[in-house]
Amino acid sequence: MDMKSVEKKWQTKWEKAKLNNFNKKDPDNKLYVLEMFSYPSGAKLHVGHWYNYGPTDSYARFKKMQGKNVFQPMGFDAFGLPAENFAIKSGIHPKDSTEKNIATMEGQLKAMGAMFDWNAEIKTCEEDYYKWTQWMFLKLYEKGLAYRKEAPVNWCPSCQTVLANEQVVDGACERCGTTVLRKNLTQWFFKITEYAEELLSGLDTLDWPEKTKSMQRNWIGKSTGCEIVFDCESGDEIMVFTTRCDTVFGVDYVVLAPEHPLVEKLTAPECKEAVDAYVLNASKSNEIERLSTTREKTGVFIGAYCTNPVNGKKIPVYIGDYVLYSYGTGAVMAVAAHDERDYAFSMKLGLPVTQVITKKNGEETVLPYCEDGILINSLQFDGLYGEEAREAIASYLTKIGKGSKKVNYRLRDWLVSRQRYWGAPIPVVHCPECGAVPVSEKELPVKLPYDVEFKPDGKSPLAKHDGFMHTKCPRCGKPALRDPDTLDTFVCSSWYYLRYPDSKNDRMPFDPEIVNKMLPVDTYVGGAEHACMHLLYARFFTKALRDMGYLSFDEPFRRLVHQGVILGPDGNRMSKSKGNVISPDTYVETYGSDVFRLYLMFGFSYTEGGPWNDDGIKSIAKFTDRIERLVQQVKDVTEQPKALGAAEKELSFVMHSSIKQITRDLENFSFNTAVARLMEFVNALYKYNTETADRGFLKECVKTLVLLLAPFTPHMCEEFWEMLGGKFSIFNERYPVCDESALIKDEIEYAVQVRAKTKCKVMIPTTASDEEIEALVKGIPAVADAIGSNPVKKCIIVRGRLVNLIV
RNA sequence: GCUGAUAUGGCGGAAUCGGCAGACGCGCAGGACUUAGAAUCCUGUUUCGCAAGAAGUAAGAGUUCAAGUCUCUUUAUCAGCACCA
Repeated sequence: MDMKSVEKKWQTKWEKAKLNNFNKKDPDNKLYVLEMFSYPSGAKLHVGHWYNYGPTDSYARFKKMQGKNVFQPMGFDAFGLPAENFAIKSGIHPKDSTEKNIATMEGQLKAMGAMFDWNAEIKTCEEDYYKWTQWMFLKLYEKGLAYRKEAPVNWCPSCQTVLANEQVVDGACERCGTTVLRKNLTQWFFKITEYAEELLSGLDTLDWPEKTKSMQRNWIGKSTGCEIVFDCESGDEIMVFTTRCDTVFGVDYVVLAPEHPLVEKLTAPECKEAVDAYVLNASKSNEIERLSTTREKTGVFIGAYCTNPVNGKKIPVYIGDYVLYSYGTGAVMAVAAHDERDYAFSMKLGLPVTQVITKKNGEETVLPYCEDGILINSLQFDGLYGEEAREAIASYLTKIGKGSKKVNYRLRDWLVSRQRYWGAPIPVVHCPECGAVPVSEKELPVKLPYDVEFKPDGKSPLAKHDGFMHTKCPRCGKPALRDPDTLDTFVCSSWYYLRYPDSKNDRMPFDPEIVNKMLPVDTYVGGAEHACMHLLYARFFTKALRDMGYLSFDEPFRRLVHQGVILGPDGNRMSKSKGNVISPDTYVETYGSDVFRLYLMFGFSYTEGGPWNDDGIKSIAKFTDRIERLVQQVKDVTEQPKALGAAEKELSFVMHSSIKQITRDLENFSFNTAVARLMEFVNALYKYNTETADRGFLKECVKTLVLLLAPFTPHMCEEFWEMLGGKFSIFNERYPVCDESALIKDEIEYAVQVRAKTKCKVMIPTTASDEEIEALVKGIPAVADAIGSNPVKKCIIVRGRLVNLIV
């Protein structure tokens, strides 16, 4: 079969018939299947795109054939750093390179033959999209969920921009790998922490991979504990956070983060020199050094004392850079006996260690002992254990007014400003009189100018564009300057799934009435690398928009599937430097897009991925050739099927059990086993296809095969369907349904075991009672031999599978 | 260190509930067709053993009539987080 012309033929027909377009008149029967949209950094689709989109499209086609009104849109996440970095290197404007890349990718996506509804296409870099991204910013601002503050931020000196915490990997920029520096800057933040608790608890309701949920839980990092006040001699109060208030009688000292505001105030004159030196040093050390757990604990005494509220003990105050200013209260109570870090600090500085917890069962307690235990040296709380002790001490602290229960989260607010050009401008004007003033909705979009000098020098490229910068204050009308920064591209992708169902709307980002019917996304498929970024941000947006009254649902993605990664043939991640990149184009050229996608489905466990293998794709081509020969053989058969004989019943059994399993496998994204079932069915057809075969019956079976295969190899099956005399389109046909009665057999093979060892296999009529089975089995010579003269104590029968005789 | 996942033939990978381990495919071996090859079709293929049989799902224990699957311990690999008090 000449796949190239067959593909072209059916793609044209599908487009003409508008077969892939969502039927807006029947939203109640909708199924929203979404793949993460493409980032047009390279011109061509790579294997990863195919692996995400091909199998998922097969799932979508399967659901369509089951009668669902499938909505499967596609678009482009078109803003972002790579296009801008490419522009700096090549001199080609990001808009031009992006548009060119998108055009190429659109062509390739269409050639793939996926049933994307191109009517709904969106490109985040176009005005009619980023206008609404800016609108989102304004709404969050109105709600108090966007704010500006000066804070220490992650600065990538190579990309010349700030980064969100989520974009820093091992202390380095996730894009370019350059070590990230700390910088104090005034930037825009989204208050994602406001939703920390709901982002955490909502995970329980989602049909998501456990791995991803646990990553988000980890990232949100809820910890339940207690805040405790330590009064200083100076009259100041040091507030600490602890999850182990049961150890409060064992506090040896208190440690402040070097950046803690009380440091300067509390430091005694005789310690000032040492403390200043330490603080300066700490501010210079970069994140990587400070993050290292193997690093020795350091710190200095600041010459001040405070009082332990539970026992009145006078305890010294230290500073140490192992205490993070950004978490909790920026101060900790150190209990060396029951915390590894404090213990290490005490050992280093030669400080005392006070034990207040002992092991439950009386075993020797080796310090530091950080598990739960029985309290000692804790006055009235002696003898209490673990959680019980924490409860008691927490309520005591509350009673004496020196503490209270407190929940902390590791999650930080999302920094969204970027000092870059290729993004949505932040719709804010800075007025000398009125301060930061949001642009009014009517003025949107704040257009991104084309003629911009985007050579990086640490300042936003837009800051150097006079025409863009100079404007009037929306409030007082006096001359003012625009915000020169652009929004993190993750802002664009946080709401795109809401735009698809109403992508042409020019009055609103989306019509809530439409979106509330179309959402949530039923099945979302994409890479696992977005677990703590896109997938978290999108959930935050959904919840925020819900609270503003635009949405009536809580979670954007009901079911999430991560495809695995296709590695190079050498088992490593594909990369140009390793020279192991597999280009889909040459394979698609040789075998066609259907065979290519079928191999991707068969050769790997979908969620695992694995190394590319050339032999595998050849075997798939062989398989589709086998099917084509069957179709050729039966296409001109006109006779009707006769009554079923034994051979027909056997084939019918294979066919219907295949239908059952393929249906289940597709539902579970278990494509490799679904294809294996198809192969078994084809093998059975070959076995049946002898001179004595009933041609009419065979033709019916081949038609069923083609219907079953259609979601996997759409172009090829349209062609087969036409050859077999079927009507256009095969995707308007119903997916075969299993006839349970065909699965009922007269006899089933049982394994016969004696003392759990399989002795032989025997056909047993389905109608046989347990007693009959036992008698029948005992009569088999091999079994009787194995039993010998021993009495049979018990006979276990597993229906349809085995009989086990216990002697 | 913490969290999560994974570990099955020469290879990719199967095995709803605990119920015949190795489906399906690759590779390999043998055969048919062919002047020959390619393609195709058929048969075999976990290991040891001529065989009967025995062993076998990272290692070790346990529960069970029965364990790849459940429980405990250990090891290795991958991913994410990592001084989060």
